[in-house]
Amino acid sequence: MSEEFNNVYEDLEWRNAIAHATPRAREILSRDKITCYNGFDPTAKSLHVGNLVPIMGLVRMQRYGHTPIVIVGGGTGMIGDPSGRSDERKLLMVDIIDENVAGIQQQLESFLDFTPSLSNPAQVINNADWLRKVSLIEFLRDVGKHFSISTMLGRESVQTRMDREVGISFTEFSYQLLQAYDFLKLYEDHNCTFQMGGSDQWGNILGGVDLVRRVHGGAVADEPDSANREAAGSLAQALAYPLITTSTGEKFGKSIGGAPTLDPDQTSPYRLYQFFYNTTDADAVPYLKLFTLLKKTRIEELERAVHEAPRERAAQQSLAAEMTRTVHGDRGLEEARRVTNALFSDDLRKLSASELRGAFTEATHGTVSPADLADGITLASAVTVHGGGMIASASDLRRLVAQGAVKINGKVETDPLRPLTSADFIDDQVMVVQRGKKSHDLIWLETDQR
RNA sequence: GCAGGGGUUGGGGAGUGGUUAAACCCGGCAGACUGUAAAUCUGUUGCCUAUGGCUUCGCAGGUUCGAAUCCUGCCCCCUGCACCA
Repeated sequence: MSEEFNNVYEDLEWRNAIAHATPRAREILSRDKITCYNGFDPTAKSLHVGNLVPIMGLVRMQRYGHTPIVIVGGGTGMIGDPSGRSDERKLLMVDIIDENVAGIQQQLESFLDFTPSLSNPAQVINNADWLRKVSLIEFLRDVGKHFSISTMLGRESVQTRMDREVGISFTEFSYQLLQAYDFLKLYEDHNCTFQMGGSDQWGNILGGVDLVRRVHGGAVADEPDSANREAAGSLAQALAYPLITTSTGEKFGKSIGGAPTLDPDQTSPYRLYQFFYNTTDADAVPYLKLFTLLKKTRIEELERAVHEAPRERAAQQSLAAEMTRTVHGDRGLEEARRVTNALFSDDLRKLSASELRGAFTEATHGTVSPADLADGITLASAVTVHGGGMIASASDLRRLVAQGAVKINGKVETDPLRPLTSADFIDDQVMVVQRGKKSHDLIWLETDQR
């Protein structure tokens, strides 16, 4: 597929996308065309930038001819993974989970190729299909039998929780069995032999690998060097991605209002573009490797650019453009660039009211009625009382104005108590409230016919 | 259940009758520099109709001119011991 690497493993390796892998993962990925899977938790109805590494992992697998399966955890989502959590997770309602599963499925379609006529079409499978149906007795006999309590108790995710006051419920404790069962099911029904996931999942992932090997390979935990063990060793493989952090050690994805999602209604293409555009120099190349499909030669070119002409920000621009295009398409990228140009030249009048509406899906929105205007509503009141939380309080606004941080429609504001007029609204419809350099919110003027 | 310790502004953590909207650190927000970066520096970080006023220190009540600071009751948390195994 690619002229640069012999197989996915090498590709992923070069991208620093492998934190752990089973011993024979490289060998098998380079020799066979396999079916692999990655699970996603349906805790929200949209995926977010933190999911990009696993998504791109599947995309790369598919490009090298392997068959990707996405498991959405409609069943496991009802239990909750204790990994990385200090508290018992609250259980989600079934219908919310199902809704989230549908949303995630749709988003994945812009990454993976689901065309059924392909030799390796991607597919989405909901583990609720079996988890909600399996009987307790059957589960305990077929799955539980293969797990040792002491191993399960040894898990770090379990340990940390047991050390705390809150403890861990049996329900969450069982999570590792359910995840392992997924792998077993996929192995049996879809000939899936390879699991991928984040390094925080590595323990759970190995649980699945082990289960498959025991059930189908006759491997026994107590005889690690037996012939059975050796034969079983080729049955199931796995790989884990590293936890992505910024160069300053923060968890990737942190930004105003949390991690940007891949849903244009929650995070506009503009915001996603900006998120990646603002990547610091030290992170730009690592991110290009992890998140984009750009070729090695191209990335190396950009790497040089970062060193030689950092102020051009060629790497950040490519990163932002690539990501915006893969998530939101050419039109999304187009929009993101147009809005960026207008906003960072303070020439907001270049944008129409409807463009602003599309550009700021995630911004705070407020509304003011013509009657309010007639009453001489002040800027402070519009922005706080009617602003839906864009600025916390009049005091806050006062401080920001004093620091010269507030712009209305691109012009620095000096008087927070001045009454508004219809001239403050672009196209007589919308006012852009800018707080600092990068944060924009909108106030709409309600039309008479509502 | 008994004995100790503790609950302070986003987090950590000072403060034990007035000069305390409450030190300090972190975090947040903004400004400067630069490259819409990082680092650094600066300002700011309860609310308001703002040279003043109001509301905050687990909850409720009380003492006092005056309380986060003292008293009473209640709630919650931690640490020992006991009970239970």
